[in-house]
Amino acid sequence: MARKPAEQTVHPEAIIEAAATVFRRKGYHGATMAEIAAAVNLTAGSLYHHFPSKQDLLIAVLATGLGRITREVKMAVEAANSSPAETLRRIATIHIRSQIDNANIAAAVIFEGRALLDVPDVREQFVAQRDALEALYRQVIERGIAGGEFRPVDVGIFVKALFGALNWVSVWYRPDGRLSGEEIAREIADVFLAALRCPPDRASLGE
Amino acid sequence: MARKPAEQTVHPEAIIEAAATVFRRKGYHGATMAEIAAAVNLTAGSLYHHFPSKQDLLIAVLATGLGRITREVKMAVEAANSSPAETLRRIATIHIRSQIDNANIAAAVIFEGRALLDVPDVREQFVAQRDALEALYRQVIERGIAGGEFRPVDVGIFVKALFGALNWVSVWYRPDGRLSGEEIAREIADVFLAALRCPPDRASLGE
DNA sequence: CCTATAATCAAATCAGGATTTGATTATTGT
DNA sequence: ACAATAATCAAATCCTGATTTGATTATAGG
Repeated sequence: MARKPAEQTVHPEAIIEAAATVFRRKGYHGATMAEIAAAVNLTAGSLYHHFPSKQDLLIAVLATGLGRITREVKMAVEAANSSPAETLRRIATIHIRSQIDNANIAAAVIFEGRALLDVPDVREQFVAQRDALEALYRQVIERGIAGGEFRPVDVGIFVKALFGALNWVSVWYRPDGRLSGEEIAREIADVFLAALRCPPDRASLGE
Repeated sequence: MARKPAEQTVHPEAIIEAAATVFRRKGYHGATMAEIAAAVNLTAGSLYHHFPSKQDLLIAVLATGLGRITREVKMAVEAANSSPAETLRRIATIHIRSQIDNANIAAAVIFEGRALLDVPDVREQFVAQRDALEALYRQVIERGIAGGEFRPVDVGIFVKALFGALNWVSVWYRPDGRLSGEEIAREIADVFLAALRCPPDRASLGE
């Protein structure tokens, strides 16, 4: 009962996915190496042949998640020979699809990033990449405002609100839910695009 | 060096706040009783005179947070002799103010709720209260749609998006930030109210 | 076939941390 | 002032879980 035949060797990606799954359910500190290992049919000790530590496992999960979505969004923004509105709708859809297709890893990015707050090195890296993603959105909004297609909103706040709504999807989405990922993406995109086209209803501020 | 004079006895609220602070920084599993205790000048063992276990401490934190915000929002909804738009703006503002004034507890509600997923009893309670809060929002939106004041959105998705944006505030808000809580609340409320008044920009769905 | 390397496992290490225990001191009501 | 009660602390328990260690077996290259 030693090494499995080549067919069954575990790929790093499988371990990362397994780790993300356990992290999501238990949180970083609550997750055990044994549990992660079991998810890929290994023992705890064997994991150390693939990753040097639990912390590195988390780092890999976060890097994978942020890298994936940033790459996809970036591509869409740069390929954009389309209007800001179309671009925004497209990247929001990509964002949500990514959240849904990689729900475990996405949730880890959102919830477990802070577990690295004490490792300055890694934190910088993480925060930088997160900001880079945010900057992509910011850029699209600003382009739209400059071109007069969007009303002038507070870009900082707007993007935070948008991120909140998008990221939250990975928290509540269920594959067997009422709506498909595409439908969800459309509804949410509708909300934010409408907000960018219409003047605020300051009347509701009260008498 | 035994009991402190009455002046200095710790109130449960102080412990709850301290626990929330540590939970926020380290996560439930990452937090130690010693650390929480130290935050109120106690030793780990002494905490057990106030709360029977770490888990009960978390339960108290969550109950406090959810209870507070639900109470406030509920009051605003029921007192509403005002339009749905005004009501929505008001409760969103209350929600954000609550997130900001109780950032530690609010963050715990958002991030640590899942640590109780395995205690069925408590989970039901928690989920029920969370749903109750969501229902309040839902109710206001539905009223607005019925009255023709809002366009017909998918209420389920809309509320999730709104919650995502509102809850996210406790993640990124910094007291020394560029905008005040009121300004943030107004901007975010503007976004969602605009979305409820304006038809979606389906043109941006592409050619 | 033989050797180096990669992957595994079971079992040991070792530390940290929740919870208990037993003793001690304030406070309060009488 | 006395007894009961509340709050504390320091030190002991005890378990869990990350990481190490040593041995074992498969695979790949020569």
